[in-house]
Amino acid sequence: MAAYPFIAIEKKWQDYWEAHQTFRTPETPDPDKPKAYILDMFPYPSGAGLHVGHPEGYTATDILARYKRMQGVEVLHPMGWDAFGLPAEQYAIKTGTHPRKTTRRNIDNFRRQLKQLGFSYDWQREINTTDPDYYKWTQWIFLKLHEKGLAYQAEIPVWWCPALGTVLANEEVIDGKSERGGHPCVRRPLRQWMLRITAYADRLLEGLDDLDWPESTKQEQRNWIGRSEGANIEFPVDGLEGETIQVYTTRPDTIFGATYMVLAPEHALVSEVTTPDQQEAVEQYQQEAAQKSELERTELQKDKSGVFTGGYAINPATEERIPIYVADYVLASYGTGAIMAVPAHDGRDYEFAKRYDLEIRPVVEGGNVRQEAFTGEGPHINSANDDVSLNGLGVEEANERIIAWLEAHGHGEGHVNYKLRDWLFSRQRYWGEPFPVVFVDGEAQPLPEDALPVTLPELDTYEPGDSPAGPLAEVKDWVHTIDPETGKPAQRETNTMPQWAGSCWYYLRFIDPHNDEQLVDPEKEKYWMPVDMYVGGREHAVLHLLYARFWHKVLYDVGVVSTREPFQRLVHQGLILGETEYTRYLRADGTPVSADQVHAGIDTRTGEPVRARTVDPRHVTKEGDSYVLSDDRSIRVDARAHKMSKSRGNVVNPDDVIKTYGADSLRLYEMFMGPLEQVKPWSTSGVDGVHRFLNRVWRLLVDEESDALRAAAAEPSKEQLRALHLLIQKVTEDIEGLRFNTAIAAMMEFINKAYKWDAVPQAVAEPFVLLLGPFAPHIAEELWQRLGHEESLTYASWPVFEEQYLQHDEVEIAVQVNGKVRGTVAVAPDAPKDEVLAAARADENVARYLADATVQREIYVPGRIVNFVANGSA
RNA sequence: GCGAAAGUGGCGGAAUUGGUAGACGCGCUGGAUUUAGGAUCCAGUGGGCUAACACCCGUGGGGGUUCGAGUCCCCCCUUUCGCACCA
Repeated sequence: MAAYPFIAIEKKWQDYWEAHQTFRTPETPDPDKPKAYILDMFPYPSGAGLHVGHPEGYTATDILARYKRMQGVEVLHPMGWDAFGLPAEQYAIKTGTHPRKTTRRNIDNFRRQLKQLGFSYDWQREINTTDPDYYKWTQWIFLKLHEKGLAYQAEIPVWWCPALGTVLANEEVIDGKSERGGHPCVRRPLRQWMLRITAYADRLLEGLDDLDWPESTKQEQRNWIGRSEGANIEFPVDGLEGETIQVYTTRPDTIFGATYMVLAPEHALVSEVTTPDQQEAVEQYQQEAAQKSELERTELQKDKSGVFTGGYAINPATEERIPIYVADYVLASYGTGAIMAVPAHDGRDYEFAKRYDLEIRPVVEGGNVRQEAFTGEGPHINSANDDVSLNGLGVEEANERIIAWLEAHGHGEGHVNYKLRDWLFSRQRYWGEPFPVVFVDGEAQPLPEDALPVTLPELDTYEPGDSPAGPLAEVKDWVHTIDPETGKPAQRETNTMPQWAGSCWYYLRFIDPHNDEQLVDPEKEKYWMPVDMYVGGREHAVLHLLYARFWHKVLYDVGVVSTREPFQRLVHQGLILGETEYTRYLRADGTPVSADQVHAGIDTRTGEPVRARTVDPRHVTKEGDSYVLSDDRSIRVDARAHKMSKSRGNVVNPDDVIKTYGADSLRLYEMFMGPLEQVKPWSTSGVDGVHRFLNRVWRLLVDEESDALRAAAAEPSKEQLRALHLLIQKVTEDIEGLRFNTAIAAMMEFINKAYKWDAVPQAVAEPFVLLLGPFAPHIAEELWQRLGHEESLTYASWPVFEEQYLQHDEVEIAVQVNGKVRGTVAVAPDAPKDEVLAAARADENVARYLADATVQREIYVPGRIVNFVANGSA
């Protein structure tokens, strides 16, 4: 018997939904109805198409959206494309194809794939960040940012990537290489647009508290913002009148223990404080530091290096002369790029002081500074001058007192510092939003609103030049324009915005996608915002989610939005890995090597490289905690599921899965694999399993021979109603808790039970089909229709479970003797305690244990358990 | 190094407030059906010991609390994911 006709069914219902605009969200929703804005992170439409990771989150949100619709909730569930970005441009450089063309083709493919999966998006609201009608508003937001002084230009050292021909943001460069492509990057000062996200640091921090987000994601954002409280302190340079070194410290209370200072190699004052005889050594050190990559600097962190500058500073608290060093363990990018070193109470300073034999002076009691730095709390010692004393104070009081003293004497002030830095907002690319800015006499002028959108011109070549000006600089008749305000000749900004720009506010445009008067209608915004459920990958935990929150807060200040936060609830779907692979290792001569002797492709005993071979799972046996070859148990193999990648060849293509098993099976499997948020390996036989389940559902209700409906007109039995209502309760609660895997398991259990019935009454079949609907909508629609309904089940009422049907005549209760189960008894749920205990004692096996024992205690938890605590039992 | 999460059968994973560990699925075994294969249906499937009942052991390891612990507490091990000289 072949599978149920899923190909025909899925096509039929996708066409039906399209023709009937089933999932269209009304322009003006019913204000009295509850609403749910259920949003997926929109994808970048890559040339490779959808991978199986996409439908995971999308299926979860689709189940929610369909479930809510059936509960009479107004649902907004849209989809769009984050379509600006490098790959299309790089493809253009290679082939000369316009990125617009590539982008359109990729989007068409993505849309086709998503429609094939039966997701209930309102396609009328589809948006595309590369559409001028869309990016007009991205530009409009930039004007607002500029107006509020939040967009500015700065000449700063930035990461320039020669291979990509662009500047990248700090967060797009990892270990000195581009996040995408792994090309080497160098630091280089350039004029750039910056967004003053730091002005919102505190609000971005505080806003996190009330969000229903994963705690780890909130923590990541907090770490990224990196707020710390401390003080900026001025240390005069000895012998240089009026010159001071400013340091930032979170422990101003330890200033009496500051026995030396350290400047970052890039610090502006290095050359000034360096004495002639130290000049050569210092310059050499600076050069070495400049050549080290970020990676090398941190990798070698155990080995603190530095050079004495020959110069001295005055510690304002002790008025002692302290030496100034240059060392790369101080970062130019954090704080002021200079520190006061307190080796007695800071691990890094301690290490450095030990190496260069500098004074270690304890100022907090506790620990043993002969052995290690003491970073704990304790009363202060050795911390007094003629004016102020911290001695005897705890850390907090000492900080307060010393900051007051520093401020009173003009040596410094309390200061809040952030790790977060302003957002580098320009890219030297073509395929991005142009800035709505022109330069008149070299001055940046924002364009008036009616000049928007500033559209991209056509290019002759996409080749990035050697100059960081970007490809747009070559289009002379686009660059040279007239300032609409003054009528003067002007030049356009040739940089474009980064890919993050479009995704910072797309969730607002979905609310009112075709409005050409406003970014979003305020009435509609008030109705739909905030996003009630936002599902997307953990990789966006900081960047996208922080940038979007920043823009949202700016739009709040401008009055465009009514909520302080955009995404009330956030969930990350877990990564789907490839199928578990077993790997064995071989030496060059073909002799096997046990996996426990291999590390990073090297035989740890000989240092020889080994070859890796995949082994068929059938030839592997588990032994203890490890896996070995069945024919040679002395040879261990590695068992691991790897991230899907083209190079590994373990990528699963959703199109193939749909062809073999159908979209409903793919959706169901992705949800059945395990908890939504968990990382989990793909298994093709697992897809087989859920596919079999759908076949069973089909055959239960449709006769194989005649294709006729098999549901019976009979009245449902008590047992059938109980099974049904248990299922309704379970599925409802599990959807609410996003436990889709256990909801599916419960439906499978129900179907297994139903196979033992003579017939399935219509009154049981119908609610079941409705419960299945959000998970496997195509087969559910088909069955719903065959059950005699003319309309789609999309807006049918979600079944409600009734307590009365859940009652059981008898409950089975475990009977323990001294905590071990020795039998079970069946009793009425409301049976009195005495009766239950008597029944329990009567159980043959229980009686055997109690025969020679004295019962000291009887425990009865109604409906659950009986436990006899006895001594002297056999 | 710091922080977070997680360790349960051959595998993916279930187990309300502590109350019959292993739901459901995969895989495997046996049976039915079938010309055969496949598909389907039924039964079984943590380990040990059994003819069977029973019994013993079992949720990474060790201790503890409790009538009762996968679940709570303490110590340790492993894995994954963040962050990583942040002064």
